[in-house]
Parts: sequence; structure tokens; C-alpha cells
Amino acid sequence: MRQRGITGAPATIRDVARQAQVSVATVSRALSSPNLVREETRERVLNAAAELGYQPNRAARGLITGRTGNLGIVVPDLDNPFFTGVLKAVQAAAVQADYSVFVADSDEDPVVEEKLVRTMAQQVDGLIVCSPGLSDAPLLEVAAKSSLVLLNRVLPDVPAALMNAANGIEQLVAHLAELGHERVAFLSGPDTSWSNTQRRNGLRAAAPKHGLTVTELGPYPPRYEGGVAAAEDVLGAEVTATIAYNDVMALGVLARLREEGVRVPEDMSLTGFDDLVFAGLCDPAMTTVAMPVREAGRLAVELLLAGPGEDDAPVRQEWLDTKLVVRATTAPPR
Amino acid sequence: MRQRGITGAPATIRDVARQAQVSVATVSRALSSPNLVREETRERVLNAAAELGYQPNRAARGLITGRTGNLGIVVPDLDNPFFTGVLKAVQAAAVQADYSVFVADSDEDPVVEEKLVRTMAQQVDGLIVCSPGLSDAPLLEVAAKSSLVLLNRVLPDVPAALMNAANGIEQLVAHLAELGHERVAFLSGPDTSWSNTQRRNGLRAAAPKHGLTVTELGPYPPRYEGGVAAAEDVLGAEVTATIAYNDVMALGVLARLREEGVRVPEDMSLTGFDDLVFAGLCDPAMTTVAMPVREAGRLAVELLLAGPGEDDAPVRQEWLDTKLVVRATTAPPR
DNA sequence: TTGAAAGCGCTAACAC
DNA sequence: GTGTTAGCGCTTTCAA
Repeated sequence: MRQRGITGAPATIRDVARQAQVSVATVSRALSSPNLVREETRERVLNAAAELGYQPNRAARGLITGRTGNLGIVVPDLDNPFFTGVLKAVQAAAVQADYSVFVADSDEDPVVEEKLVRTMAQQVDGLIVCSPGLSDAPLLEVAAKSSLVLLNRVLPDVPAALMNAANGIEQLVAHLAELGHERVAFLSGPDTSWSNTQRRNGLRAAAPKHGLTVTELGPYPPRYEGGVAAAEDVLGAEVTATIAYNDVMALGVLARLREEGVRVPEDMSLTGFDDLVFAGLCDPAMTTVAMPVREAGRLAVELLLAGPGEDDAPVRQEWLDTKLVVRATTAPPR
Repeated sequence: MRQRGITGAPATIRDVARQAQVSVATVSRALSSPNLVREETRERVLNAAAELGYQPNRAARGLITGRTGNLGIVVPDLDNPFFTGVLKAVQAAAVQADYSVFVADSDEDPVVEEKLVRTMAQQVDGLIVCSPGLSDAPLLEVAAKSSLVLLNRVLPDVPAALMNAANGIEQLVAHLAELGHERVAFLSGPDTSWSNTQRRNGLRAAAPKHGLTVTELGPYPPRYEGGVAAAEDVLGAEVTATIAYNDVMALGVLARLREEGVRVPEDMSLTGFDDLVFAGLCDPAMTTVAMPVREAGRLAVELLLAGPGEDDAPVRQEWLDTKLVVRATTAPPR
């Protein structure tokens, strides 16, 4: 993949050493610990390296240092903007710290997920796992051997970047109560998902405080079609507002409701979670809870790079706030 | 990142060799070229490896074979579903072939893009580049030294996976003409973008055949805000239909037009490009040209893995068809 | 401040 | 079929 002049073979540290009239050890030092070589020597080495277009071979370096210079991230679905938002932040933070990033997409399949996590763990210095489907045991096992950070999932002694849906939900419930709603539906996502549990529990806790009664429906697939299916159930539920597990699902509900002649928000208020771009672009624009996707990605990388810390330091599981975004799908009930 | 029993150190090929009572060479063979060892021996090795949880060190293997087992992809924006669609397909195809994939996001900055391409080229066996902004010279330079495939961009002697916008445009123009439109606007994306040029030229070629007059407006940033800005110009252009550079931009146009009290499609037909999910979810649902994102990703990996082929074999630059998707933003002019 | 040399874990000749 | 051994390109003792 690299080349030295006409020969076609990439320049190695020996080529640089020869060109600069020094030993390979000196070249290595000039590049990795500049303060260990005389200024003039370093300059000679740097020039030689530049002339030959020398790039240290990362595999060789990794072999000896034990570090790869890579981070990894496993996500369930690259088509979901929520995860690509995290990915974008992760990759930006990684580049900043001179790491490269591997991605793997499990397509929401727990079996594939486990395989990907295991495979990846051995090629990276740290791994970020966003996998609602994977069970605890394999995750804990990998975490014991590798440097791993969980995103939106809590496991004992595993560092994690967490989005605190509870405070967004608190705001959401207050908002609906203030509009005058009393009976709302919650459209559940996958049972196994930590996020779904967190949202459901947050709702259960917040609703009574504001005099709201919650009807839990589902679970439904956390996708557009899931929302379409859920819309049927909503119509039979005698509620004036519907809280969908996420934005994509809410969009499905919106479409189906419209087909049924149910107007949003006049006949039914509707909200989502995530605040994906198109939540602001659909019509009517969606009231939703914004998740700190960017910050979470950045935080995950930070936790990874910070390493385990002192032996007795507590494992870092850090919470990020979420926030209600009021748009046009919520209004007073009729 | 790996571990052997209590010691904490990962098992190496020597540990396996000892455990299986064979030489390291035999272990290596049993794992990489099973047909070179006796069945019984192989089994012993495999058992030992499993017992120790042995995973070959890829850096060491790469050092000697010269191959990394990694592919890379550089995209301008992971927030754009067009690129994550490609990424998703790339990663699926890569895993299939037992490769891992690196991603890098240049944030549409040509300088960053060049740096990423160069850095990545040396850590992978093949690189997929989707970068509208990067100029030809550095790409050709990297292509000369590395195995590189271009996505939606043509450069001499560089393999490429290309989406043939022309046939989607042909259908689009025919559709508009059939509805009775005679004057249409084209909202241009970035001047430097190969895709934009291709779309613009396709339109210039197809329009006369169907009696359409095209007014070219822009360039505008290929984002939502770009569309919002463009909408102003559209209103002054005396056209009955507007063809936006892409879906995201079309969405901006749609929103602004609505604010102005211009109804789509009654007062103005509107189309996009890409057929992103939300093109089907917005209201009214967008008529657009679907790009074969999945197929292109798969093809790019295929081209990479196929390698350069015979010395005199022509470089493969393969075209994929695009297709008009008629939804609700197009109608006869008033 | 520099050089010589010993490996990191693995594969690929080359012998047997 | 299997073992011995020489490196792949680099970092890091240890001496000088």
C-alpha cells in the first residue's frame, strides 16, 4: 500500500536509517521520542523520512507496543441516524486523539452482535458497544479481558456513557399535563432494550406526579412499520396523547393516523424520542425528547482513552441530560 | 485485549504448540492451511487453541503476509443517510469476506479528506473513497500506490462504482413532460461535485428531447438550509416544477415554499435525488430519483477484492442504474 | 547521544 | 506431515 521511489516497495525504517546515516534505533527515537536525540540528528532523520515518504508500519509497531491505535464501535443499525450520530462523534474524537475507528453493524442480530464484539475486541485498544440485543454474560466476559465502554446500557463495573431519558421524560410529562392531557399511551420498543426499559420506567415514575394515566402498548419493532402497526392499537386505547418509543416509530404512527383521518395534534398528540433530523422536518414537526448523541459519542471515547484509572477508582458510568423539544405534534386535547 | 487463564497475557501460537505437543509451524498450518496437516493433528491443535482461547494476532500475521485484513471507507458526512447507506452495505460485504472496515468522516473538508485518505491507505488492503471535495491529483497519487475504488467519481484508470443518474433523469424529465410541464428549475449542488455535474449534464441532455426548458439556479449547499435559500430564487424563476440536487435540499425547498403559501404539488411540482427514507415519509411524500446505494457499496467491495486483475485487463468502472420514484410532490401545472 | 541486538507473534521457506 | 529457522518492521533494553 506504500511505495519507495521506483522500487514499488514501501520505505522501511532501515531505508531511512541508511539515508540519514544513522542507526534504526535513532530513527525510531527521532520519530517517537524526539527529546532523546540531538536536534541536528533529528532533523536529518526527519528530512530523510520525508524524502522517502516513510510511514511507520503500524502493524510492526503494534506488535511490539501491544497497542493498535484503533478503536472500535459496534452498532445495531447504520441506517438509524441515532447510531450514525454517535458514530460521527466517536470518529471525530478518535481522529483527534490519533486513533482510527472500526465500525461493525450487527443488523440487530444478537448472535452476529456477539461475534462482532469478540472479533473486534482483539483488534482494537478499546471498544464501544451499543447493542440493545446482546445479553449480559458475553458482554461481561469481553469487558473482563478488554477495554470496553457501553453506550446506553448499565452493567456492573463496566464504564458507560448514558443518556438520562428520565429528565426528558419528566419534562415531556409536565408538558402534556399542562396541555390538559390525562390519559396517554406508551408505545413500547423491544423488551430487551435497556433504553426501552429506562423510558418506560421513567414514564411510570413521572406520570403519577402529574396526574397522568399511562396505557402501555406493545412491544413493537422500533421502526417505521412498528409505528404503523402500533397506530391501530392506539385508536382503541382511549387516550388523547401517544408517546412512541422513538422518532422513527412515531413517524409510522403519524402516517397511519393520517390515513385513518385522525388529525395530529388536534385529535391526538404524538411524541417521539431521539430528535432525529427528520423529526424537525416532518409535517407537523414532531415534539420529541432530544438525546445527546454527539456528547455521548465524545464521552465514550474519553472513557476509553482515560483507561481503567487507579485500581480503587470507581468505574465511570456517566449520565448525560436529555431535553424536551416542543414542536407541532402536541396540543391540548379536544 | 486477550487473556490466557489466570496470567492475563493472551495466548500465543507457542502456547498452543506446547499444549498440542507440536511445533508452532504445525499450529500455523492447522489454522491457515488445514489440508497440509494430518486430520488427527489438526484436531489436537484446534482443541488446544480452543482451550486456551487462542486468537491469532493480526498485527503479527499482517506483518509477514503484508495484508491487514482491513478495508477502509472515507465519506464526507456520516449524518447524510446516503453515505451511511453505502457504509452499511460496504461493512456487510466486508464482513462476508472476513474483512473489517475502518470509517473516516471528513466533514466535507477537502484538506481533512486528503489527510484521511492518505493515512488510511496505509492501514488497509483497500480503500473506498466517496469524496466530492477532494481534487484529482492526490487521489491519483494514492491510487497509484494503493488499491483504491472511487464511488461516484470517474478518474482515468481508477476502478469505480458509479450510479448512472442519467437514466433516472431521463425518466424524471419524461414524467414532468407528460404531466404538462414546460419550464423547470434545477437547483444545483456544489460545483466541484461529480454527482452534481452528472445530474446537471443529464438534465441538459434530456430536457430538449422532451420539450423542457431548464433554468439552472445555484449552486447551493447540498443541505436543508441550502434548499430554504434556493426556494426564494425558485419563486422568481417562472417555472412550474423544481428539480433539487438532492432530497435533503428538496426538503428545505418544501418547507420554505409552504411558509410562502405556495402549495406543492398544486402550485409547484418538486423533486429530489437519492430517495432517502424520509423522502417517503415527508408530507407530501417526495417524488425523487432512487440511487442504488446498497448495490454500489457491495460493488465497491467487490471491485476492491477482485484486485487489479490481469495486467492488460481494463480497469473496471461499473455503472448502476437509477430509477424514478413517483410520489406526491409532482402533478400537472396549473 | 547513539548503536547493536534482542525480540514482539506470526508465516514461509527449507529440511527431514 | 512435521519441525527448524529466518525473518516481517519496529521498539527497547543495554552498552558504549
